[in-house]
Order: sequence, then structure tokens, then C-alpha cells
Amino acid sequence: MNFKLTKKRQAILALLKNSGTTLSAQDIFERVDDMDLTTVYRNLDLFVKEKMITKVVLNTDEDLYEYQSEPHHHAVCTDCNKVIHFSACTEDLEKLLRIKDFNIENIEVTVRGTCRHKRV
Amino acid sequence: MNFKLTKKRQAILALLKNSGTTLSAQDIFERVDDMDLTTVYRNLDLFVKEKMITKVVLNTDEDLYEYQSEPHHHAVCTDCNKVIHFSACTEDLEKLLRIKDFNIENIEVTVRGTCRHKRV
DNA sequence: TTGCAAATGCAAATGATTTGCATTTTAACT
DNA sequence: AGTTAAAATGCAAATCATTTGCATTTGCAA
Repeated sequence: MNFKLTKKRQAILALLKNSGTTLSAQDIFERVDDMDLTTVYRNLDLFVKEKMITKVVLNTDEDLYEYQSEPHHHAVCTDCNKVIHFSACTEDLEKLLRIKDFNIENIEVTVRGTCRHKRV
Repeated sequence: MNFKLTKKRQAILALLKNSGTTLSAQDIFERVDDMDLTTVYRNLDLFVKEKMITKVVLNTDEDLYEYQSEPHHHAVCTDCNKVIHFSACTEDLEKLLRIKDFNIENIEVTVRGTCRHKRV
């Protein structure tokens, strides 16, 4: 670990770990005391580089980050924008993909639809 | 169709249709004559709204767009950033997803890895 | 051809993210 | 505990894809 696990960094990691879902830099900035938004961004980048967290690519305006737990996928509710996590067997998944001449390193599944908490 | 299919719009659609892959607004701007970048953006938004094209969510800096052909998925080469299309049986795919209480409307699979055109 | 709505171009605004730099904090070593 | 160099942070400004406001042009129908 070629960096210091400062209080601020611990705070960011704790937030991500405990939230159990994806958070944006702004989300984190609002929930932590005395931390510059720049620091949030810089540390998120660091954590991603160190593979401690993952940058999630959905179609949201802001980049989203999540704590590395187990490999999983995301469902986004088009009504309330809530992000739900789910799993799938990667081996089985890989068998279904009709892809050739490609060395697969990672598979991400993004589902869009509606969760049960419908809005009007 | 509550809009005019102008020459410029036809040009954008033709480009997307013929390219067979994803293009950014900038890509299109560079390949079309006498068209403002703003016009490209506005028409891409229009086409997406009209469901004539799709905005593809990968982790690239620019938004990417593609012509609606058949449902398919994307593989991104982490070496050369090339985007490859492939298909998968949606029904089979859906069976693998361990997701509950969610009304699935769309499944997108994004694969990351390397294609065969390795860079040094 | 006239007129009006839609389409376009241009310039400026927006907003998330990044960068430059001065200041503060950290951790290791006296 | 004091010293010090490197790393971390805060603040302001820059960046850059995308969007917006508005004036001008174009397309289509009466």
C-alpha cells in the first residue's frame, strides 16, 4: 500500500462500505465533514486505481462508485433511479455471449426497468 | 413523425447506419459537411427520443450513439478502445440474473477485455 | 409568395471533473 | 519532542463535453 490511509480516506471508504450501494462524489461530499470536493474526487480515483472500489458505468450524469464486495451487476429503475444490485453466474453468462476473437476480462450486466416502488 | 427529416438529419442517420458501430457527436461532426456541432447534438437527442438510435453507455469520455438494428451488446477493448458488437439470447440471459422484484425492460451486457489487435 | 413554425448556427452558459499551486499533515528518523 | 521530506489537502481556476438562448435561415402549406 503505497499511500496513507488517512482519516479522510477511511471516512470515504467507510461510507461506501456501509452504504451498500453506489454513491457519487457529491453524495460523499455531503455526508462527510470538513472535506473538500476535490479531495473526494482524488481519493475516489486513488481507490479505483488501487482496485479497492469500482467506478460504475450507468447512464447517470454523475460518476458512481461502490465498494468492492462480490462481483455483481446493476439494475436501474427508470422511475426512481434507484440502483439495485444482483448477481449472476459469470461462467454461465460467458457461455451465452456470442463473441469471438476477444479475451474477456470482465462482464457487466446493466438492467433497466422498474422496481416495485412506482412513482406517479 | 412530428419532425422534418432534413438533409442534415438524413446525413447523420446515414452515417450511423453505414458505420455499423458506435459514433460520438464529434465523430459525426467531423464526417459531415457544413454542420454545426450543436446541430449534431440536438439531432442525436431527437433521434434517441424518437427511438431511431440508441445512446450507448460505456465508460468513454464522450457519449456514443448507434443505429438501431438488432438488440446486441458491446465489448470494449481496453487496449485500443475499439467497440465490438455481439449478440446473446435475451431469454437465456434473463434466466441467469438473480434479481427479484424488478420488472426487466432491457438488458445490456458490457464486456471489457482485449481484442486481438494488441498494442505495445 | 407569404408567413409561420421548425431547424440551424453561433456564442455563451453549464456542470461534473481535473489541474496547479500553496499550505497542512503524516510518518519516519534523529 | 523536534526535524524534515513526501504525501495529502484546500482553494481557485481550467477543462471539456454537452446544453441553452437567441438571432437567422429554411421548409412547407395556405
